Amino acid sequence: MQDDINIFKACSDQTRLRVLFLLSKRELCVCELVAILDMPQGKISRHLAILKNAGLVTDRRDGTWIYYALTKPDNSLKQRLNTYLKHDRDHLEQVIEDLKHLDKLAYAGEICVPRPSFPVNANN
Amino acid sequence: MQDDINIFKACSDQTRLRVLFLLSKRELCVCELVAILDMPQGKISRHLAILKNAGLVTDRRDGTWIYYALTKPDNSLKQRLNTYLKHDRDHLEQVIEDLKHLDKLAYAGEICVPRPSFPVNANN
DNA sequence: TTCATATATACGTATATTCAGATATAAAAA
DNA sequence: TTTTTATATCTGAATATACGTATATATGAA
Repeated sequence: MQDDINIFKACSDQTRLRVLFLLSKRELCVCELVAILDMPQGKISRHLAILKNAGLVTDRRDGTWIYYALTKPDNSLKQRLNTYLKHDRDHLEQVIEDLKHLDKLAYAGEICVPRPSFPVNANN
Repeated sequence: MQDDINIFKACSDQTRLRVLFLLSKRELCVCELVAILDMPQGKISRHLAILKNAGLVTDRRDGTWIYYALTKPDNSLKQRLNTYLKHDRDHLEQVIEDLKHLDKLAYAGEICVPRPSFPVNANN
């Protein structure tokens, strides 16, 4: 039960919910999230740590970059949450805005230092 | 988006989540919740007000009693939340306990002052 | 009206959460 | 090694949340 509460808590913050909606499209590194959400890096990192602690996201390091992605849902609540993210992201004004921003970045590739392995979207 | 955040916030508290799971079975008056959860009445009322404010429950008065019930879900998130409540209530230890307690009360009918219209479960 | 029961709310306090800003760590480049 | 870039974490202040206790309101009965 406490696990579920932690998941609900993790979703109870606008910044974290926006992050989750963005990650429902594809994995993103911290600097991309910082650019899209236009927030201090420390703030994004803190929220990502909370999401990770709740088991909603995982991270993987690729050189200097650390990419965050939604975890594969391993229980009922996470499963339903992911479905919600994919379904409702096209209906919430703020999320639509963020996703537009994400698309622009994906094509320009001007976040951080561009490099060969820079993710050019296998969007979801 | 703020509506969704309020829903997540409402679910982020153990007491409120337990109330939601109980209400997923059938509507309950405050005194029944007080008896099942064994908490001060003021505390239950406060949490019910938060759930109501988030649009997750409605209340109806029947004499002195006020019955709370889950609202009919009018959006994607509430729909998924209700499904979660019905599905996971049989898998969470604490909830299983609470539901056992609810069944006992339902048959004994000894909460508050028993009366003809005392709800003898059309359980869900 | 007065009393008893059911429910809601206000108040003060303790705890938790969030934030900005500063600092620390880690990897890659020079 | 030194520098730069990306990320994580710490600190203190501001805000939000939850709780117990006390009180207020509403209904029905006497």
